[in-house]
Amino acid sequence: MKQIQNVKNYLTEAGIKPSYQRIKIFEYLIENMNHPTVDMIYKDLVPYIPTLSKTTVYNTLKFFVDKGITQIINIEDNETRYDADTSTHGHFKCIKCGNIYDFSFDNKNLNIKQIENFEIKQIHLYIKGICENCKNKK
Amino acid sequence: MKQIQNVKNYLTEAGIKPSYQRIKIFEYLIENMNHPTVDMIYKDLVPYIPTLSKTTVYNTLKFFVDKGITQIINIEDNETRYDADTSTHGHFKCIKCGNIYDFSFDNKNLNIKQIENFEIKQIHLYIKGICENCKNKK
DNA sequence: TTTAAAATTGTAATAATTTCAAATATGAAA
DNA sequence: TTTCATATTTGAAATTATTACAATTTTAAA
Ligand SMILES: [Mn+2]
Ligand SMILES: [Mn+2]
Ligand SMILES: [Zn+2]
Ligand SMILES: [Zn+2]
Repeated sequence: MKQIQNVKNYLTEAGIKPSYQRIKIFEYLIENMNHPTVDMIYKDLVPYIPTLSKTTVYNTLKFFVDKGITQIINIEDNETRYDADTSTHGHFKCIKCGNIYDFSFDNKNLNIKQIENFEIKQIHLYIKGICENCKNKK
Repeated sequence: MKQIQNVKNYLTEAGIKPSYQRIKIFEYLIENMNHPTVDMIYKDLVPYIPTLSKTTVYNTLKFFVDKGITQIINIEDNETRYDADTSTHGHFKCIKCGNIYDFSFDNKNLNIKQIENFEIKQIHLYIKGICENCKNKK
């Protein structure tokens, strides 16, 4: 994903007033590209922002998604994850260690048949299996 | 997906004792390929099986998934859906009408670099957009 | 400084799912 | 066929994720 040099400017350009909480949450997303859940974000940030409310994390992420600077990753039911990289890319979840890996793919040669005349807005490709690390551990 | 002539046999072959509830729930899945939620299944079946418990629907679906005759569809956070077609195929959700369409795709030539040595168990491709029907309604 | 709007917060409400123990059904052995 | 162990189903309670909402705080313009 493209580098973001100044979070404050980046938020402003996206039409988001850069409040302290919003900056911290977005910084968290780009520093922790491991696709965190709301709970992970809240637990990690609240030591630094003692007044932080979990509702603010929910509100802020929803706002980010609406404004197009964050995408939701639904690779597993029970856990909604967030990704500041909104480009079309795939996610691999290792069923052993739980890590989620990004990967790129060509959506040109998917050769999709039945939905040719449909208007595509978002493509999500999720793959589950065993990562190289875990495979070698045996 | 391949035709299932006899649900009782199909369950048995999958290592599932074909109880009344299990047969009805699986029949529902193959008759309603619209990827229903637990709630849809429960609400539609309880008039015919008045003693049915929602816990049974949860238990049974989890069992089906473990035994490999049902897959979970996570195209939207907030709603876990189920699909008796366990073959690798894609799902398109229309953001206007909410319908979910099946489609096929080639997973051979995805050209994935980053996860070449990973062991792939499942591939889920989710696309969101506007279906042909809704596009023409304008 | 005053003031209105925007953002944040905390609590309560809602919804989805899981846990668990009791009740029921099933099927083999006696 | 009765008995008994096991598997399945059930319903209630507990847990977890998320949303609604009103009160408080912050922001920035007048
Ligand atoms: Mn990603
Ligand atoms: Mn399907
Ligand atoms: Zn792993
Ligand atoms: Zn539609």
